[in-house]
Amino acid sequence: MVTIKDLAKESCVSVATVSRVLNSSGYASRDVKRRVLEAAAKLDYKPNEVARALNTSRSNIVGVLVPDITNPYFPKVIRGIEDAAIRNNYRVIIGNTDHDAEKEMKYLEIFRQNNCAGIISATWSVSREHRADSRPLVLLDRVVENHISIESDNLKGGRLQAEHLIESGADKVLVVKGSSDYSSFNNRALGAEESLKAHKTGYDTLPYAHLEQMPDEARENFMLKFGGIICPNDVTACKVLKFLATRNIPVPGRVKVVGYDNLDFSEYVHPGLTTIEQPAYDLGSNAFDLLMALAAGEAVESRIMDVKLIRRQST
Amino acid sequence: MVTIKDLAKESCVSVATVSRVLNSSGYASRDVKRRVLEAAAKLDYKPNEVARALNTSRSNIVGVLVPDITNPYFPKVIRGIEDAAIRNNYRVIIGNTDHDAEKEMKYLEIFRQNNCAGIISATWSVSREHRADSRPLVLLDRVVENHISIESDNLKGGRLQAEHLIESGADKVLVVKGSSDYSSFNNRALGAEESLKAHKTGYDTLPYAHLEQMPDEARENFMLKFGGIICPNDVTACKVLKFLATRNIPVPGRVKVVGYDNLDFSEYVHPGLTTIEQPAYDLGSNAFDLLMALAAGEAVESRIMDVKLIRRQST
DNA sequence: TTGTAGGCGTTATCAG
DNA sequence: CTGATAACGCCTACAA
Repeated sequence: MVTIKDLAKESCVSVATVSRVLNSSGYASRDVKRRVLEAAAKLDYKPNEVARALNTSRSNIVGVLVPDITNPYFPKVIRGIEDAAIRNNYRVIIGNTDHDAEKEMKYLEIFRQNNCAGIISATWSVSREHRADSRPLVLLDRVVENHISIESDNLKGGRLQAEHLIESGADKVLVVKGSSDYSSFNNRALGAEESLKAHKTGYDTLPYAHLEQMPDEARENFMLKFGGIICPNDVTACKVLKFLATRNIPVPGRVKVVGYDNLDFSEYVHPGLTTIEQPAYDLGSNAFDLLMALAAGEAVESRIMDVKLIRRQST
Repeated sequence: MVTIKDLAKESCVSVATVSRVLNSSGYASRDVKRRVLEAAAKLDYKPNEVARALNTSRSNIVGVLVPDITNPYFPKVIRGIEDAAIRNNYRVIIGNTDHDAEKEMKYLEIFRQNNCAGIISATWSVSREHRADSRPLVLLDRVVENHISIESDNLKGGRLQAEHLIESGADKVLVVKGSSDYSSFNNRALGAEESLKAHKTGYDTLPYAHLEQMPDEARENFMLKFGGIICPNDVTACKVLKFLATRNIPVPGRVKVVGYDNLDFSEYVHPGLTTIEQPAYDLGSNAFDLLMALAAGEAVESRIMDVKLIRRQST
């Protein structure tokens, strides 16, 4: 491994000087600068990030917490973070928390042990545990008081879901809710319910967990009471479509279904899933930008990104 | 941050001793051991991994290279790696290479700069670039001479695809190939072709890229020459199904389609996709185990994992 | 403008 | 068994 010392020897200056020109901090004469830079190029010097992190007690690693990378919504978000990180010469360590507060704490500890520069979290109890820690934190898809967050416009998304169903002629609507631990799911349902009320359309709200527990027979009867079903995300919507198909209930003829996320595969299911597109990739890259701004001590504000309806065959 | 020094003070011994008992290397009297451990518990001491990595020139981070985490095959693999890593007190940094040798090199450099303990790579040119580097390396889904690798039994998978189609009565079969840069795709096609030949079933082989380029009309005519289509992976299979659906070609009535991977969503497309299941998660966790064995200097051998056919409605 | 020296938190090599 | 002390590679006062 070629170190700053080698460069010093090669260019006949002290390590301090080398460090200075490499970080363009402090003064250095034209000539010295040139010599050092040449030496660096010649020896193909790359600074050791570990040493730097130890010295400055701040690594160029950011920790990212997600419930489960296997959930098809997250890869795009993560890719967005990753790309932004690399552009800024940062690296990303991902932690899967499985909604488990203990795992979450463990990862926070790991991030600390690695002098991580900051944390982006799409998972729940962080805010509480994070109090003791002073590392910059950006919440993703989740808003908590006194924390910077970024999310898509879930209220609007919910409204779009409902309005579209109403326009398509659904008489009565079922709002399937995701876990109420997440503000994003709560807001989607809220937005939908608002619209439904405003349009005086009848509706019922049910957590997906309840729906899933019902025996097939009962579930079918229950669903048939509605002309439209609003799902909290595309994965749920696909499960609903699947169930409807196995029970031979025509979609969109008998029931219309609308999802949320616009995952890649949502256009491949049958029928093609009408859904709300949220900018997953941009959510990620923006989260990273926010984190950097925070870390730089800039005044930053939470951000909400726009969503839009994607019409397909399920409605 | 509480350091080894604080523990030393707290338990009235030297830092050297503290380090020894914490790493259970070297001797320490019962009493000293107790005191140090108690102090560590009391102060909630966590070793700084950066300092450790600098000192030992080996971090507990492993680098993972994938073409694109957004490709739905990889999240499971990565999750497998991640879980195994955490169990062993390691962390994972992921790099998306987009099949770009330059990005790949850049990540390799980054891994080096971080004193990474080893590398797991599911991408192509690594083996070449890696020669200069002595870090342990495990290749995933890709075999290269003189490197440890892990993959699923692609030959068998290809055979299963073909045999199933033959059994289902396909007269003539189209073998759609993935990028020939990947040994996994090559082997799948090879396995299929072997079977087809053995059963004296007519077939044609075509890279998916070619198929994609054909104008719709020509593509339809071309496809209609076959009773069965073998795809290199589920994503491709879904695209094929989609095309067939838009051209109103009945599946499996007119053409049967079989995929490869058994992605989560493959059961939600219409018709449900018959496919080959490969153990993505286990591939990942086994890759990590191999890497650790390599790093420990143990004699390890490349590994091939079993696959199986999943029957659904597309055949 | 440049060099010396101290320190980031650990581990490891010596003596004692 | 235990304690100084020197690294690991880099940055940064402080001197010169």
